[in-house]
Amino acid sequence: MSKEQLKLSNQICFPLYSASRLITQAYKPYLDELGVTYPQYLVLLVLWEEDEITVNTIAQKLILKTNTLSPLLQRMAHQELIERNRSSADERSVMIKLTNKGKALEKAAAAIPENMMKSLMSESVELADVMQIKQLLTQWIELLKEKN
Amino acid sequence: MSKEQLKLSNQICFPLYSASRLITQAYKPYLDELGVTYPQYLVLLVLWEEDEITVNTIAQKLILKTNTLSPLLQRMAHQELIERNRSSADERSVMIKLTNKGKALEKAAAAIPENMMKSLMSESVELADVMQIKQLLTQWIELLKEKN
DNA sequence: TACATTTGTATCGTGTACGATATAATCGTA
DNA sequence: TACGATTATATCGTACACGATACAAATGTA
Repeated sequence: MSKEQLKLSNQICFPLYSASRLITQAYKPYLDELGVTYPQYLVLLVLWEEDEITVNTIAQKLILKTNTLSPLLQRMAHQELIERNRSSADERSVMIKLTNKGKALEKAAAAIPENMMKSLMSESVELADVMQIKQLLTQWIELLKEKN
Repeated sequence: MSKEQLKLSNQICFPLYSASRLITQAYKPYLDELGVTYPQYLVLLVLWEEDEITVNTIAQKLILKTNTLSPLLQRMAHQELIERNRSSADERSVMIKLTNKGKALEKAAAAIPENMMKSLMSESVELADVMQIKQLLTQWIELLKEKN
């Protein structure tokens, strides 16, 4: 019984872990053109929706720890995609703001979602499947977020 | 249109990326007891199914590059969970073999899958959902593996 | 208003991931 | 049988990811 459950093929986590890495790899050619990594792209997605937010807000939206974001944002600032400024209202907070260069990348990124969907689809994996995975995972994430 | 698609909530990759990390985190308390990390646990799952295999075979099963596995396996050898020996048949290959300590961990790990399933389930996420995600992701992984 | 507690970031250490590169062993083929 | 191509692994450099810790600013409260 438990012997059977220890088989790799019976683990739910493993497909999740592998699919996540493989899809990140699939993004790479597109993101290389923008000169950003996948986690950096996620930060840009957040900022394109809402600019001038704190490190903490980005961390919450991406479900990442701030100690992961701090060096990542430093690299992005170094690339002049964003600016980092202490908030005057609360000196502990650091406000993240897109530069013109960072804003301009949004146009260049416009085609990525559609291109990715095309290359992620096939006869065996249809749009409806993907939408369902997305919906279930989103519920699951809410559950997992509560647990820590 | 493309503006809408660039919203974080409309990305399929992001739930996958977050769920993967959150579930790895959920494993941590159990794996801490064994003294291994999540990728190291995956290597153990492979070796408990089939012992004495090459680095390359492990890499294929886990869909990882050998340059990721090399240092990981070195750390596991250092912990005396595995032994690394050049194959006599092909001096280029390195055979990975469980030590008695590595074999003994299987018993200690026996309860993990069931415990994890319990803590990953809820009213909003049922076993049937999880099985379906797993099945779809497995198909998807096959597709993604072909593409590189 | 002092002062312990909390909050927001950053730094450090460890462990993945992976592209690029190196190197030795093996294979293919002229 | 030489010798260029391929294969298996390792090393290096860069970038996450996170626990532990540090520290300054803000908050709560006696």
